[in-house]
Amino acid sequence: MSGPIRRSWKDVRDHIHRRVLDGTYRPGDKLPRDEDIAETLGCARSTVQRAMQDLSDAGIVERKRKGGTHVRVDPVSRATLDIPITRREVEARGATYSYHLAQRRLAQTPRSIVTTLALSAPEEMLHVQALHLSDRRPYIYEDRWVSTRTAPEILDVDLSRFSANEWLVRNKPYSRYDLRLYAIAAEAAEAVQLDVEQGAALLVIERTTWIGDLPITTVRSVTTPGYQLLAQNGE
Amino acid sequence: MSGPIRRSWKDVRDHIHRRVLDGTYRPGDKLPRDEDIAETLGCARSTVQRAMQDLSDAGIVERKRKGGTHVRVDPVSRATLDIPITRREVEARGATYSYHLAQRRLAQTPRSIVTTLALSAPEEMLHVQALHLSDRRPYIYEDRWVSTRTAPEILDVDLSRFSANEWLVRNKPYSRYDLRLYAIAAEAAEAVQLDVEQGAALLVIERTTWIGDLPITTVRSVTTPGYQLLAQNGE
DNA sequence: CAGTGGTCTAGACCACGCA
DNA sequence: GCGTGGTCTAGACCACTGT
Repeated sequence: MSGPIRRSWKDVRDHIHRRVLDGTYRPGDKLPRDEDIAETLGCARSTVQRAMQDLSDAGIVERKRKGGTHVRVDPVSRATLDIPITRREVEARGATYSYHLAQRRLAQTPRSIVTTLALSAPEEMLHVQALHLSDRRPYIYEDRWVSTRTAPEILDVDLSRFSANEWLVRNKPYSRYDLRLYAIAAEAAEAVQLDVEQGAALLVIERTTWIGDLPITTVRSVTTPGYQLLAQNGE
Repeated sequence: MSGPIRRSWKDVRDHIHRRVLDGTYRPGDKLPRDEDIAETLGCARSTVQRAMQDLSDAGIVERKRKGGTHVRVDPVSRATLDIPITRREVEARGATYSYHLAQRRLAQTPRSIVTTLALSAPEEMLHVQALHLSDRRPYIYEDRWVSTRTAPEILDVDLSRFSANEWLVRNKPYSRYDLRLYAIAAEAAEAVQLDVEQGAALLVIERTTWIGDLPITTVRSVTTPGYQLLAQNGE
């Protein structure tokens, strides 16, 4: 009669997913309780739980205690982006990586940074500007502010040799981050640093990290023309 | 003596994570077997398994059967991007969404699309160009190819009223996708469609989906100046 | 072949959040 | 309060993969 008994959590996941896609469950609909699904499919509740966890992570359903499981009203396409350390990224392509520190000084955070970091008032932080190069050609220009309250050790790091990012990634865990991607036309200063024409279209990656409520760092990375961010998923 | 006994999988995860961050376990190091960690921390193996799953998803460690668990050599920053349906995105901001179909015709795929979709040879597909508007102003211009072999039903959809994306997201599940983000300077055609100056810096989102080995669609969405993609995570 | 992670089960208790 | 998802446990077996 019915197909083979669903056993693995991936089977269960696919089974439910198919029902969502074929309209058995429509956006906003409530799904049966995990326990009922488990009984229907002949598996343990924890297997259904594992499947649901995946569907929830993938943005297919939303789960709430007491509220039950609902098909998400807004289907979203969820993509996972890996943002590697620039040095690794360059080296992985077989190119030679180099790095040039353009500026390093303590300064009051301008208003834009106060907003980005959700500070209550301007404060003194370490302002770093640096250029990453691939085969001696400009690759990414980064403009960074590091909180000397949250990460005072950064003051002892030799930033003329190692990028702040590399030190931070290895030594400062963060509990929350914020990523922002957009395009800009190169302004005079950026054009000079990256050796591109003024007005060139450049991809910008802005990244801010916090540990708890304490800001760690915010960085605006301006990439060179042709730079692409890739994400792949599935199968 | 020692701190409170680690109980929840998040505690276990944070415990291991801290050891990676403080250098107890260095990049490339092998971690103890799940069972040993479980015994050390006084919890069940499945709790360690759950914690490890999270660390693995986050790109902190790599796990292999028989090979054990190792700290990843390349720390990566992993971000999850949600790409909503454009209509929802516009409406969520309280703006009025509208949509204009600029072109819809069957055509042979050009070489670039053959490459993107990993086809063995050019074939006839549905080529759609459309403009999404927010409060009657251009918002995103999309150039899309849809496989009529994989999704023949698309030919019966009234694309002058609904965007192909919306129909596809709701009706064509995909098993694999590919995402590409970059910046371009607006060329003449795009500048006219989006009502921006030629050469303006625009963020492009390219997305391709497959079901198994069959290509479903590939779309190049050119956004208007100021458009940002956001990702947040943590806490 | 053997070691390690991956999954399943059955049952228990917890915690959130709606009524 | 009480229903539902979230987590934990102890044990069993499976499935990769390195040796």
